[in-house]
Amino acid sequence: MHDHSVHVQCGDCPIRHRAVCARCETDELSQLEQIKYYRSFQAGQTVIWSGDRMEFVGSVVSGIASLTQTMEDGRRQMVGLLLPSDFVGRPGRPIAAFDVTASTDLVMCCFRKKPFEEMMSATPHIAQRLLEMTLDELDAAREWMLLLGRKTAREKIASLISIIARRDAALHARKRSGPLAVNLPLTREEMADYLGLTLETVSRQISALKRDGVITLEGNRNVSIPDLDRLLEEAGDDSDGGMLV
Amino acid sequence: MHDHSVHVQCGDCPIRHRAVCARCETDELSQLEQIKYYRSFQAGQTVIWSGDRMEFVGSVVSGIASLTQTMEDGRRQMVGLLLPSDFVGRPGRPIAAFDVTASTDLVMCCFRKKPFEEMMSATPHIAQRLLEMTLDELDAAREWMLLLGRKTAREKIASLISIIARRDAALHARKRSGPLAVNLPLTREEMADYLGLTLETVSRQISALKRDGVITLEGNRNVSIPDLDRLLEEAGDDSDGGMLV
DNA sequence: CCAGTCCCTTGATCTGAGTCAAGGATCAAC
DNA sequence: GTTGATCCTTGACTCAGATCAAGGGACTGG
Repeated sequence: MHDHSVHVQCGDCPIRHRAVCARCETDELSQLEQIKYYRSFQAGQTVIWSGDRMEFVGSVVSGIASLTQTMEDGRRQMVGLLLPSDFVGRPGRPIAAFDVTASTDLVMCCFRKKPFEEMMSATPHIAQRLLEMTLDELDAAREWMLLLGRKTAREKIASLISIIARRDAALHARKRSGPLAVNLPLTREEMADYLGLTLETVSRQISALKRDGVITLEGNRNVSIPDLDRLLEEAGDDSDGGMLV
Repeated sequence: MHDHSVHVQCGDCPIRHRAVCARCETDELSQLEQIKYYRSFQAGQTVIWSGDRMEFVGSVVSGIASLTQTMEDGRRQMVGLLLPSDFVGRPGRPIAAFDVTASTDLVMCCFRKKPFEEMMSATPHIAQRLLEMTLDELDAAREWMLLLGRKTAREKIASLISIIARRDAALHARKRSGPLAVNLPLTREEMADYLGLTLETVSRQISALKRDGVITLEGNRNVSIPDLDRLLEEAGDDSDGGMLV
């Protein structure tokens, strides 16, 4: 089996880039091409409500979406943060299990569920690529569980900043020189929902990290990280910073 | 695509039962048969250490295994609870990301990784079945994240008991009559690691649920549930009790 | 029978994060 | 410029769950 994760620079839709490989039949590309379509959402808009019928699967092209779960009394927990190239939806299940919300303005590349599923059973590479992506998400969810269950508020904040910095770097293949600059794409409340905290605690802990020189703030959303190792230490992660070998 | 989750009653190995379907070629069965082998572990024994080379993938035949993550200072979080028929290991990655420990005496059905991966790329149904199982695990992980991030200690305990009761029922296809009896297969400390609590808090909350008549205890490990709806209410779950439509 | 080990329970106290409350900064609309 | 909305910060106080500590079964091996 050759490497299916090779990116195909043939447009702006991550499904094509990531789920289908240039070295497999190009038919797959044109077939996917035929059934795809785009949807745009404004920041704050809901993409799907939990319990709704799921008519499509798709992936994030630009912007950020969040997967959240809400209890009857309003307590909310984010359970997925979807950045560009992340996949949304579950082939095989008709009903959405979580709310999907646009955290920023969002563009998604969608496929109607039925034809996508048909394609999936016809072309094994799609299932294999999807399996790989799902296993990555599961690993991320498990790191997240350690964070939620065992980390202190300060460690949670440091972890979130380093997670965003890492995904940012992976996305932009950024040069590592000088203090890392990261834009936090979430409000304090969304961060709180991500971390299992209240927004007040998030605010306090960000202030504390700033006071202690671990980070610098320009405005509310732009963080610079003078010393990444220091931040990772504060996050309580193993030294590899979650980079799996 | 026909339903691959049909169980084939042809032995005691869940991979054969669940990853391969009777209506697909029987060749798959015999091929898997050739490369499988069994491993047994005593309660408390470690199956794999995080960071170790993974030589195999496999599934739990009997007993319970747990996936855990430990921080340098010893804080521990369980991130997976593996009951019979659950899959362990990740095709495509050579290094284990989490500790796997036998919580009870354990038998696993294993496949050496290399031949399993070869089979997987040759027979698409395996990847498709594995994708289905992984998506289920991801959903479970996301429910678990809500528990860790937002539930109170009492809700966590009630949730754990109802999760075990549900999986128990699914496994034994038990008749639902009279008060449900469930055996807790975990020590108080393991429950604490599952729930992101301390063992003292686990003990106190179990006592409280007992005092309030939500559960009855015989010994430390045997719980009966006189009223399942009451328990689910205490768990703070939506009324469906996590049963996805 | 006793000693040692696990595993569990319960009490007393402490503390990190939640809650409640007030106010500041930024931005858009009028 | 004023009004209102949204988002963020900070302070004072509270409380759920952690920590520290003691002791109670149940089982094993001598």
